[in-house]
Amino acid sequence: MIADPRVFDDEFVPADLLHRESELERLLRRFTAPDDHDVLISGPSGVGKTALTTKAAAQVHDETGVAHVFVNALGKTTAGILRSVATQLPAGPNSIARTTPTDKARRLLREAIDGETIVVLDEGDDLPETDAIRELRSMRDVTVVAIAHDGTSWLSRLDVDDAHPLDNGHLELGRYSTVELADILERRAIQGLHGSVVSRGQLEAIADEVAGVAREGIQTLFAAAELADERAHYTIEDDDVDDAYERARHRIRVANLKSLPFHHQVLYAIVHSSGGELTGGELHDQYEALTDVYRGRPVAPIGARARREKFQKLVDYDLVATAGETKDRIYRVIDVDVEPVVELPSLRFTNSKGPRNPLS
DNA sequence: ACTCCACAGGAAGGATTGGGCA
DNA sequence: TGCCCAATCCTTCCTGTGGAGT
Repeated sequence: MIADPRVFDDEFVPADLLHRESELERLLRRFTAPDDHDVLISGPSGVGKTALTTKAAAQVHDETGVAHVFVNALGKTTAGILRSVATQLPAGPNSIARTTPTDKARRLLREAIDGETIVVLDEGDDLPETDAIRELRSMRDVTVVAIAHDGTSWLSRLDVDDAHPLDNGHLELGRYSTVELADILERRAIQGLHGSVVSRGQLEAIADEVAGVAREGIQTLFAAAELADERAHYTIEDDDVDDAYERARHRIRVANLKSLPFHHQVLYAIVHSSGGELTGGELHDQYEALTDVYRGRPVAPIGARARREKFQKLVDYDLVATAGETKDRIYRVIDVDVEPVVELPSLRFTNSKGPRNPLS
């Protein structure tokens, strides 16, 4: 049933962006305007912010030769962003040390810029708390494209000199309507599935259920096709669609968990192994009893304050939810079927070859 | 109503890491 | 080789919040 699974990848950018034509045109006009080029693209998750920017940057490159660089700004400092941009440029260094002073990172970046360059700062919600926007905007030949969720709040946190031009170039993407997203899914089905195996009604049902979030809709369609295959259905049936939502969400969470560093993995494993729910106090007690997990690791256990910080990331990644305030707060795993990457010693199991090293 | 306690999260600063340079 | 310096990560300290006990 699945002809080309790449069509359902998050990174896949279709030849034409359905229902984003006017936004694409606006973006292209902005990039080729005589003066201000900088842009803020805002909107909820999964509405095509990154795809739109990728498409526009590629098109400008094809037509005018303007270079473009994509940086995931999530969690990066000013210096980290400058380093990341510089190392991605063809004329830039292969790597820049983490401890390189900002001044030098700035100089290396300036030297690496060879003509007009579009710098896209994806996952840029925290950018106003850094100087990255100002630094990049001060550089000749650089066009800044920041991608964030809440544009109004983002602009209000930015320095007024930078906020004004970005406000002028603010492009706000709303969620797709059910019909629009169903159109997009229909296009993906034609490209990625064999024959007409899914009905328009099913596509609209998916679009409605995921509330216009394209990423989730596309993953759900893919999961429905997989389920239909597994169940030896000739076409996608309604029960395949019904069961696909959870598989799609599960898959997104598994990918999120895998992308996180070791401390986060340990914390997730603790909440997961506790039956999926525990208080802050229990969390810290269990963490402190688990020093074995860090044996042979280059990283050492962290303090309670740092643990709280790590936990916020688990929440951001839709892996853990919190309920209640201060001492009543409960940490809960959202999907207990998302298995921890790290096995805790207490969960170590024995097979015929003896105990398995949980961290190997 | 008041005090105590436990926890979350902000701010400041220390320890570590690693490149630059004499 | 050893010192200096800057970035980063983490800890310590502190304040605010809210429930429990008196």
